[in-house]
Amino acid sequence: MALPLALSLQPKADMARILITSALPYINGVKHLGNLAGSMLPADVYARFQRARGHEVLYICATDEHGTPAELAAAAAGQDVASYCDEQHQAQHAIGRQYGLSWDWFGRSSSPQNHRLTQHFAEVLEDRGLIEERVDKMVYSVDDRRFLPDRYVEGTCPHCGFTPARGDQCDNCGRLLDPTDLIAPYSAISGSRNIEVRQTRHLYLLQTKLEGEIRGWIDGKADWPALPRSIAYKHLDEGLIDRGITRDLAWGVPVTRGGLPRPGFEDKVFYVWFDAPIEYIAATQEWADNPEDGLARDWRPWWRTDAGADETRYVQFMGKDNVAFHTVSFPATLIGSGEPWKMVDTLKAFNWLNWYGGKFSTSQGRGVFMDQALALLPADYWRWYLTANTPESSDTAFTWEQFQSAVNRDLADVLGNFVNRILKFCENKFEGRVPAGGGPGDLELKLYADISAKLAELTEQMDAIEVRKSAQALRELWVLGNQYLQEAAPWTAIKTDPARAAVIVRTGLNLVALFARACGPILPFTAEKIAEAVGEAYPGSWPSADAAAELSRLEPGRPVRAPEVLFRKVEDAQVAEWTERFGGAG
RNA sequence: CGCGGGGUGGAGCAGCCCGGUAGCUCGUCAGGCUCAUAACCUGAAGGUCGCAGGUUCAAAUCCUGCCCCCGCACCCA
Repeated sequence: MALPLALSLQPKADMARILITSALPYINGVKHLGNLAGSMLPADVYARFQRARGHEVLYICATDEHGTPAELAAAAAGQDVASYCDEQHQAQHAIGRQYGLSWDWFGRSSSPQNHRLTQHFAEVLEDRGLIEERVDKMVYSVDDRRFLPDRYVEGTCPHCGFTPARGDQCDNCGRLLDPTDLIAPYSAISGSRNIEVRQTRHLYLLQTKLEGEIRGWIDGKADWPALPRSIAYKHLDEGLIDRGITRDLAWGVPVTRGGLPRPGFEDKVFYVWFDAPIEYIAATQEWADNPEDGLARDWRPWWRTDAGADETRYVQFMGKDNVAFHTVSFPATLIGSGEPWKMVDTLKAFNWLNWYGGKFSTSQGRGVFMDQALALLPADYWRWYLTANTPESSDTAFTWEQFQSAVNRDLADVLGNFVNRILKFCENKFEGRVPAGGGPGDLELKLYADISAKLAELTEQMDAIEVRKSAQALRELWVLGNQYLQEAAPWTAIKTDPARAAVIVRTGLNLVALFARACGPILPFTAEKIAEAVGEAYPGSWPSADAAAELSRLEPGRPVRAPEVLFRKVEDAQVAEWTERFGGAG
């Protein structure tokens, strides 16, 4: 069929391919709410939004499985590392799904794909003269039979006498240390004092040679937010250093040369921070290698600019601790390879979600972890609070009081009650069917204008990944519904002007249907319940800013039904109990 | 003088880049409505925008200095 020229010339104008990655959660245990708020959740909201708009979206995440903590945790659990990681990966995958995280693929940095790709990058980088072997001195624990990262060496601080001071820094006086500075050092793993300094050979990535190219690339990102740009420039201005990209560990990606074990590196693996970001690509390969629907999948259009990825928009989500690795280290790997890899276009970084002003702490029992939170309340309660209070411009403190307020006022009173009141009214006065008759009056025309403006604002904020402002705009959209009902007062009209009441109720039901679509990215479970209540499909498409059209979709006669209470309020007694249980103020 | 982020009514935030009546949510007070999850709607009180200088007709917004809080400083992730 022949298309009009104007159309055929711009078939892709409103359809884009968007690659989204969230920083990889470490394998070691279920994550706390801060991890969810700082990358996985906002990435999910954005992915759902762009899918609803009709874009082709691939949301990739994975567990970051290598490193010393994984080996130690496995040993502590009496398991071999591989099966420990199997279990932890399954647990994190399951809990993420329960929060509605819509990963297209949740991979593993221990996958064969990542092994191959990590080795590939190292070999290519070495071919291009960007890797060399150097000899390091590191602390070795004879009894633990392993090299110890600096922080796993403890002892007495030579400056202030504090014990235990860690080998990298003294927690008491704050001074930076070298493990060899410590008085009476011992292994933090076993407590053994039988430790010594040994020489060990490692591969170094010569980032110093790539500094100019990386800076040039960052210079082109003038549209990035301040946080990632300033962190990137900080590292560039201070001068990049060559990074060791291997470690003396057993669990990880083996070091190869020419596809064979590299001589002298048989007991070494790549450093987690070298292989973890590569897993973004490898996880996409995992996705392509495991087509659930039987259709062929190709990872290349997402990652290779010689295969269409130059038309892909790549958006990364992460906490601020990750920014340097995403603006400097990983780009060094990609640029250094000389191969046509897709680089990040938009980088969204978050500050910390704190717990009453302090940090989340597993050891001190402060803070709520993802599995515990879900045992208290459904996922959407948490998704709402964490979205509306995202640590976007600065660190943000979680408090139960604020959480209670956000849930009760925003979700229960404003959204939940609106859905309930109009549907109950429809059930009572119109037999639970979308009423027919009448036409829009002045109030409806005003509503159309208000809703159109608010939808435009919401769309703009969502598109700009302004998380807090998106939540705020969404809430304001709900408020417009309550204001409209208050003014229109169908409970009065029903007594004097049934046709008028029909228009109001029909409009109110259309608002409900609209809210279902608009809240889908942030509140997916609620969106489904609301859509079902008014007989709409889920997930719905993202609404246009044409409110007159969007509020005229439900055909008269369609049956609707009030859902069960959408949001139960958080009681004061619960707040008291949870504060006690999870450690509150102080 | 390490780097970065922040300091706005009782609480949490927006506004600052591109100077010109200080905005939003919660809380408080008053009124309205009664369909609804004791919900909803309207209005009011409350801030000399960390401090001190400077530029300007005009500064929360630009410049200088200082104070306070948080994170980072290539350790581990």
